[in-house]
Amino acid sequence: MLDAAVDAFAERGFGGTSTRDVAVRAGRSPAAVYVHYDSKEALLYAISLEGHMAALDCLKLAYASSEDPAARLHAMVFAFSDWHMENARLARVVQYELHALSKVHRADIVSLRRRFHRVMVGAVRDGIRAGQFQVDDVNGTARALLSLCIDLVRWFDPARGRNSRAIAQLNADLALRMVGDV
Amino acid sequence: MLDAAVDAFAERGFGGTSTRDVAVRAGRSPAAVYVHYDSKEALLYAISLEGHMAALDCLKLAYASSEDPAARLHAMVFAFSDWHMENARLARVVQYELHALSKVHRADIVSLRRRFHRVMVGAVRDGIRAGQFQVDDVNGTARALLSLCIDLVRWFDPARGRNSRAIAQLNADLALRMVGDV
DNA sequence: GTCTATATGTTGATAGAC
DNA sequence: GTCTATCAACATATAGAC
Repeated sequence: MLDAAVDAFAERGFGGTSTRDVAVRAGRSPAAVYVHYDSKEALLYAISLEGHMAALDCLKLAYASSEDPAARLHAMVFAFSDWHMENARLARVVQYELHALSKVHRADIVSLRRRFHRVMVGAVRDGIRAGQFQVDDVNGTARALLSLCIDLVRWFDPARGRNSRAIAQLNADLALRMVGDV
Repeated sequence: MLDAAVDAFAERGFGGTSTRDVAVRAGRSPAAVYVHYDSKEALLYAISLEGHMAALDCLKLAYASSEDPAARLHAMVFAFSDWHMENARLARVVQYELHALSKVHRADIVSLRRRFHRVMVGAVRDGIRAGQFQVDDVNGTARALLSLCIDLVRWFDPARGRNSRAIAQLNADLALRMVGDV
């Protein structure tokens, strides 16, 4: 059911998807949605929460994968780019459907999202402290690094068989240039 | 009426917006929408077409603003970033609601979109030819440069009064690093 | 061109049988 | 938990008066 909703929301947007679309994709009756979820919005919240936690885990894991600032940042941008391509439909819902959440649920998710920024800022600061990165605007640069990864969900289509490894590799290489890695 | 639709689509998405929402925002009756547009989708197409042409003009103008590859690329990324912030709501509809267009209209817009890529590829090649840029993957790098600008529409909110000039400046500076400007 | 009124289908969500 | 059946509200779009 969750999978069906992810597919539908990613394809048509939350507003463009009916609970019937979701149910039909899951091979169930329209009423079956409401056995597990109180509302269409609750379904989106469940997806958004799961997706954000998975993406955050991915980013943190990459952060912890190395002690060297350059290798660390490279790993983070590679992994985060890769996650957005390997989980393209989920990632799209995660990144584009925040507006459809209730006020309370949105606040929850927004606070989760701040952590992505904090982790990336940490990685950039590590490199500056080690004398390896040359960055003036730490917050802005961290934002740009995340943008590079996140924007993949706008156009990347797994069905078109593009080489996601090569794209992740390029993004990671560009990231090191962006921080003035020396 | 177009303005009202841009606001509504940007805020709730195409699927999440009713023609009544649009009409009410424009201070008209629900039927008034159909005097000028055949359908809700035709309204989106008009917005999308106008938005894409304006954005493309902006990018081409910046391309023509300088002969020096570095200054040219800097101007392009600055202008394109700035456009996405100064026209945040329109830009959001332009970038996120392609999926809601009819097959024919979408094909129209997609062919327009290829031009953005071509212009950016041209700018990168100019710098390589002049010996100023060091880039292996021209297509991928051009894609990443556009990503940096486009992803602004996901989070930038004009109402929050952030310094859009500083953000455009940072993006432009990062762009020169990404192409290995020497 | 604008409106009111309305046709016709779809929507989110519920009731109650099995 | 799943279904069928259904409700009340809402959707897109049209008709016809002014």
